[in-house]
Amino acid sequence: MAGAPLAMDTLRFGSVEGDSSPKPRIPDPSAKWQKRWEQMGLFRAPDMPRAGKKYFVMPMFAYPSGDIHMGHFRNYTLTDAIARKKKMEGYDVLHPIGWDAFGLPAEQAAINRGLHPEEWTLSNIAQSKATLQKIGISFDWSREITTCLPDYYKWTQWLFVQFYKQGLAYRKPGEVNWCAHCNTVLANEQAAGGVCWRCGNSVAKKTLTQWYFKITACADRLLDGIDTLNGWPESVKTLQRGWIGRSVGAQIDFRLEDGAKIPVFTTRPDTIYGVTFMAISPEAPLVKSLPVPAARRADVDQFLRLSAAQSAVDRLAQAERRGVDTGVQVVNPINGEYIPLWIADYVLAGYGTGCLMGVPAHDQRDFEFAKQHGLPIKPVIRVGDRDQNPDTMTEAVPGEGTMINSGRFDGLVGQAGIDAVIAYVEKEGIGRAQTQYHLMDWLISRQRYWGAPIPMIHCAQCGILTVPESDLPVLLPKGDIDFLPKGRSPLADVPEYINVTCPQCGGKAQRDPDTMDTFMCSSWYFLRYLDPHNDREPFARAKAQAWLPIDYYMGGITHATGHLIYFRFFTKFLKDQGWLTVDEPATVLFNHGMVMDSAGQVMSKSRGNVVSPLDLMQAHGVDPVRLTMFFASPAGREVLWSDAGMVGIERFLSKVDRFVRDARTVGGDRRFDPDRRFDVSTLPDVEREAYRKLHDTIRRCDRDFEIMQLNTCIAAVMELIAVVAPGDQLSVEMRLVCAATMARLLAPMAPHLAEEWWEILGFGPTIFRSPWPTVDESALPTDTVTIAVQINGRLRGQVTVPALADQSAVLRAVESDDKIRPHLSGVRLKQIYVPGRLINLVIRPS
RNA sequence: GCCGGAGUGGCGGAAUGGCAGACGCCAGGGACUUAAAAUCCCUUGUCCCAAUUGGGACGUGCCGGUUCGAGUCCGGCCUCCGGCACCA
Repeated sequence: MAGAPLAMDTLRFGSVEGDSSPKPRIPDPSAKWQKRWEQMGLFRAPDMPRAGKKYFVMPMFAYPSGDIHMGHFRNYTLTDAIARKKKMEGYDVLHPIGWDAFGLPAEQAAINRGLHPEEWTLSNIAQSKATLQKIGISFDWSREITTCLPDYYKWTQWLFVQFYKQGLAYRKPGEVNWCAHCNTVLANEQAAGGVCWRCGNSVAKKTLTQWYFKITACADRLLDGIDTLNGWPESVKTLQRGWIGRSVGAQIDFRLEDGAKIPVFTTRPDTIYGVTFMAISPEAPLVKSLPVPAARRADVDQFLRLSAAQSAVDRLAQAERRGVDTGVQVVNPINGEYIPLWIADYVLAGYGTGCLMGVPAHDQRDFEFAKQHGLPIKPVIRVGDRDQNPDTMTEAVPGEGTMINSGRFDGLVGQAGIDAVIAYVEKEGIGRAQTQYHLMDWLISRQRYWGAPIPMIHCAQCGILTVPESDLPVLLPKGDIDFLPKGRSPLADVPEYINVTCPQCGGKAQRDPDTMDTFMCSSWYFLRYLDPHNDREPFARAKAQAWLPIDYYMGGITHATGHLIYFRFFTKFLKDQGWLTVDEPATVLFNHGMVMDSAGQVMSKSRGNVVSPLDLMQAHGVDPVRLTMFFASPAGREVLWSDAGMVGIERFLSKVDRFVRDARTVGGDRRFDPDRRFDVSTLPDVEREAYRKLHDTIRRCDRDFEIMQLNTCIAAVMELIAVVAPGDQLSVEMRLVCAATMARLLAPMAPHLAEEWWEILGFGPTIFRSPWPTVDESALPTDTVTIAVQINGRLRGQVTVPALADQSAVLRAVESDDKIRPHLSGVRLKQIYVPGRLINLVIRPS
């Protein structure tokens, strides 16, 4: 497919004017070192790490839809830098990678190009893997996993069975997105805006019986657990809280005249005396069985037809609150009042019970509906002095207040009123406290070929059975399969796959024809990394206990409410089953920013602004590209990629390169301690400044890694090289120590060049087994400091004083400074002294 | 509409409430060179005065506030990006 166009690459070298030096500014030793690392197994993590010395850092794995792009490049070089630094700090580092290899695009490629999805996927993986290896990412490739291969999806299926056995996987009829033109089910994101992503036709709802995971059973734990995730960004936690959407309230049973119950969910039981109508969703199942009087039948049916034809977007966009009176009366159980039952399209079928009690006085939507359809408004909560006259009020009055017009409950305030009503309905048996969630059970079946088969068997005699664990994996059939979507799984039309013998009665039975959502595969991949070749169990408990939790999980924020909830859910489930000892999978989550083009546009093939990491590395060398990416912006923010940024980095690296080689040259073959401490009090001025700068740089790099601000980390080393180069003023020993330290500070980010420098300086076999430099605290304090002098908060000059000078000494220096003295006339009201930094004199001019 | 994040020179971006613009790019000037490339050095927020060395005013999206001192904290807006979107 997209092989590297070698002939073209030559043109990228040198100047545009036809200069003929086809070389990067600095030689690229990446191939040499990648080979050595491989030979010495440098990045192979131990099976069991030393206690207290483990570090599990993990980027989100890749969907292999093509080759590695700049976004991947950034993601993986970031975890690479962390992994390498931790290794130098002496940790047992686990830095794994894998492939999220099932999914729709492979099937689409199969249809378009006549390739088998597996062929397409595996060839993409091979290409991407080669690119990652060229970038020199320190992955432990012996742990590589591919979710579409049987040795992985066997355990995805096994997990399905475990969920099923615990009653957490179940089947029910549900609505799915359906495109009648393409004759297929669509994923939610493929039906964005209610329109099919391929043909543009509007998407309809279709009811199919599907497999669901009961993630709602974990809703409270998933929500409350968020509070323990101190290392996660607030933004992700906020998104997850909203997604889970817990509402506390009550379910209250209204009744039809014939006695049939119509339960509603409300967060405001204290407004129940203000109910003036009941509204039910056009899609609520109950609608079909309502005893609609003959006179209303035609109107009701017409409204239902109208609603069914309308897309969700249109419905949301419309200004009116549409509805139809069913003619059915409902009894309010708290006071026996009769109220009309309406069908209203602002009521969601999927939330609560699909009906609600209409309280126009205290809910804006109900208010608008009542106004539009001439329904009465009855205030039952007094909130401050808000207008509550039904004839004049222009909006609902929400919020807490005092109950009025509410019989025995009058006078109760806020939560007390809510509690009292709930207690009453529970006592009377007409309702109960209830908590409702926005989160819904997770629909995991897909009518697709390219996924892990659902390991279930349908037998006419025995019902639904799990495939015996000894028969796993249920392999995807390979032969001649028609992938064209027909609205049901392609597997349903493969007789040799679908027909099986019932494991219980031995009679004829059918496999489940569906495959699983790929989020199933990605919910547990971090566990398989720990024990990737285990063929007896998904992973060994002891290994999980030793390695978990993930210390650093890096990925884009796009997965905040999908993957990142599912993998927390799996973790909780597996803990309950005794497989894990942790409650949460990852202590730190970091969201890196996206990579855009220099104009701030997303890179995409259709825009034609895609930059290839391979081309860049070919033209400039691997490490310059890595460093340019780091230098462009802090890791958490988006990067505006521009080749122009390469120049500065290449100059910088050449400078370091020259410094190291010169140091070696003047040093002959002298051996030296790269962490040698110098006594600053005995050093000549130039040397002392260099030594201080060196250790100040180490301090800054530590801090910058802590907050993943590698741009300032690189800037710090740039400042250092500016101070120490060319070096002739420094002793040979100092030059060597500076060179060795710089190599190590840059090693996590520019690993190949750093290795080369380390070798030139006479060390080996690898810089990554040498200790990360530590700060010599005695080097940092300086003899004199420059104090900024402010008068009335405005900068008026600077004085240089001994570092240990007290306030009065600083003041004397200020008063004797010719430039500052003119500003000092007046009455001194106040002085603020920040030791070592600044003095501010507050003066009223005389 | 609600919830996040961001807004600083020509550009990417620095700055525990304490000298705004580190570091780099671009631009301009100079050195080296027959010349160019490469390399090195200097200048580089805006405006005003001095017209040399200096000095001053303004300046971190806008308006207020707290503080001796605010890019940073507080209140109220504006714009951009992302997410959720009738959740009873």
